[in-house]
Amino acid sequence: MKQQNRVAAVDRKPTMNDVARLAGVGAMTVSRVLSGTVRVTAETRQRVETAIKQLKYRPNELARAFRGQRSHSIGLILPSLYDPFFATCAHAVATVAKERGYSVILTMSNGDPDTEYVEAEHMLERHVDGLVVIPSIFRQTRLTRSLFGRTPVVAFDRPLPDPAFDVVLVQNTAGARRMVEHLIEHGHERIAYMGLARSLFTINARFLGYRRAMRDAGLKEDSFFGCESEENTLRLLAEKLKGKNAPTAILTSNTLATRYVLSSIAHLGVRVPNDLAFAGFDDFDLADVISPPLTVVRQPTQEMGRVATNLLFDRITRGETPHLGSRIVLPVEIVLRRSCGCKHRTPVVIH
Amino acid sequence: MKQQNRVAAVDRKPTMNDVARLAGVGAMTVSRVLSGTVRVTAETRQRVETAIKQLKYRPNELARAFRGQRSHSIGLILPSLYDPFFATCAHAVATVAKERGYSVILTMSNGDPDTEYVEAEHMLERHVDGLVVIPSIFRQTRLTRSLFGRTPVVAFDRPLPDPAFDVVLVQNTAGARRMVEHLIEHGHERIAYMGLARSLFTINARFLGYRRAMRDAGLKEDSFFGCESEENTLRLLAEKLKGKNAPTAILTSNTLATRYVLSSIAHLGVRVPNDLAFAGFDDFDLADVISPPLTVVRQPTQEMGRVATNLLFDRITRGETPHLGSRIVLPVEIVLRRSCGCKHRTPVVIH
DNA sequence: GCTCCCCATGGTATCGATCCCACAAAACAT
DNA sequence: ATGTTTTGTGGGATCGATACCATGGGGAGC
Repeated sequence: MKQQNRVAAVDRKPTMNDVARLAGVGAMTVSRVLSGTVRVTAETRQRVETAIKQLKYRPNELARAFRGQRSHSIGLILPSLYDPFFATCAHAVATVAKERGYSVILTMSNGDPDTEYVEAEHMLERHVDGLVVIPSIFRQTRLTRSLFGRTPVVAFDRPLPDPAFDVVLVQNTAGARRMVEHLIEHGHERIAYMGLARSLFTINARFLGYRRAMRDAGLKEDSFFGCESEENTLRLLAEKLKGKNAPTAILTSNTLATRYVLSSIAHLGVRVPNDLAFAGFDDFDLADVISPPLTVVRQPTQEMGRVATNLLFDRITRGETPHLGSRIVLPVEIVLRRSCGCKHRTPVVIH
Repeated sequence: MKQQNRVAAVDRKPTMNDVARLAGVGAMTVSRVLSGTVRVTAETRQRVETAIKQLKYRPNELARAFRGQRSHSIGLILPSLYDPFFATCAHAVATVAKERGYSVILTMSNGDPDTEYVEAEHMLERHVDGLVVIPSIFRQTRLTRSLFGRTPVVAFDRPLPDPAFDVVLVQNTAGARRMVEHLIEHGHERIAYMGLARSLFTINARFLGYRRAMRDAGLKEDSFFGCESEENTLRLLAEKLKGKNAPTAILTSNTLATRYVLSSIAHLGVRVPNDLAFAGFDDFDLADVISPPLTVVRQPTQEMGRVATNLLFDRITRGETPHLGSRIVLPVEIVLRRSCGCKHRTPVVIH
């Protein structure tokens, strides 16, 4: 008998029944000791705990999740982890989940609607208790509320077409608008917008902020949507800077555009902010180290991830999936460094 | 009956038995159609597939994993996703896992050995089929081979003390050494090393490469280990540059140190590479955009993640956990841009 | 035409933990 | 002293999919 036990301990993982047998109690008692929800005699608890240690017993979360219809895990779908912005979001999500004792199942859509759909299905097969998603493309995503049944889903950074989803966003439009207004305050009148194609919600929203600020100020709009590659950006910028009416200031749509524009600026030997003022959307790690330090719209990246995940846990614990989702929009900050023409020695932050 | 079915479809997720009943077959047949391992009549398969579609049936991966003793998931433990280097690693791991049809359970240790240990235990409770880990601190980690039983574990970027673990690393020492040699080729004799405390394996290995290169060249070592904060770095650098024997070139230990050193250099108004040549360890996204473009040792970050994960899947599918783990060391590249004093218009890569 | 075998399919037990119910003993009330 | 409640504990069914074994029908071979 003893030997059998030893063999069992080596060959397969010990189960609750093994513990119960060794402690001389029923399996239910072991379960109760573990969950701690029901009173158990001090002596019995002691015996069970000794047996657990002796066998190095570890509860099988798989069995527990299966039986309890609760996986204690949430899914996280995002386009990529290669982009530090998304990675920061993921960090926040994982941190909140850990605080709640939940696991995070991670997967990437590469921004592709079909991949996104397939991965969402995988998540459902794994019976995640909820899902946090940075959706792919607004017009093309195949994620609908009905796909998920009762499983709560929170979208963040970008919305989903179906208004039944909860969504957490930042003030893309207002942020871009405020940034342009600041450039105007510096006396600029020919302000160009350089960004990616407008198919992404955030990119488009930022462009709209630019457009409104320009219109409201009675200025002529001057926008490029081709910053998908370094060559393209360089060509566009070189061409535009040649003309009589060359822009005196530039706003970019995101860090990728910022990167390409910065690189082009270096190639062309343009001096910032003297020849050309610069403002970017989305802060990044080296923005205040490079010279000149970059003026940017800063998104509350981590907070967005935290808020989205907390909202998800609200839905999970309350067990409700409302017909109309919440829409939370977080404020952005304008971080004034030097590329816009400001002279501060240290950054000034406008809320 | 029909109504019962409809109610069932709404109230709870349809099970394999529901499908079997609707298709007029046994549950096993449905299972066989799904797994596709055993022959099933075309007509039966058709009926089952129709029923699956009609009920919108989705297999319960939780039950499957539980029954099959295989969770089809791997765990990923790393210090943080806030660092783009780790995020890139995670991207690679998740990509390989997806190719194999596996899920990734993600968790962060924050570089804390105790958190790391607890999270490893959670992974085991979840019965992951294997684990990929970027360990916390070599001397303090509590991860031992015996903790994991038969579950394969691959460490990467940093090793674990227990040689039974598989590990995938990069040539930290050789890379740093080669970089220093390059600076020496530029004619530098007073080359300083600026980095973090040496408790991290990679940081220490890079320092050793620096030390060896200096010794072999008969030069005097000049190293700082206090680049944990911006203020500290600025103070250290300012002090060192004042002296008669101020360094003419600097090598940093990693991107964090690079960041602080760069920032300090900007504060002090030092010109790179004229006043001071610069070389960093670890490439990053903007390294070739800032001016001057940075000369760095480039790690095969994505490949390291891929190799580690593929090795893990080897262990998983073979079902063996050898007494002595593999040790794979990947080559690094020297990317010569302009901060070291090179004049190339475009980067030159040395393998 | 008969036997034998193979193939498609179904029944049943099982994975490990938990929920519901039952039951015994102790504590309390009358 | 007897009935009633409380409390601790155990037994059995169960979650959904799959492995093993059983079985019936049809085709091949003599």
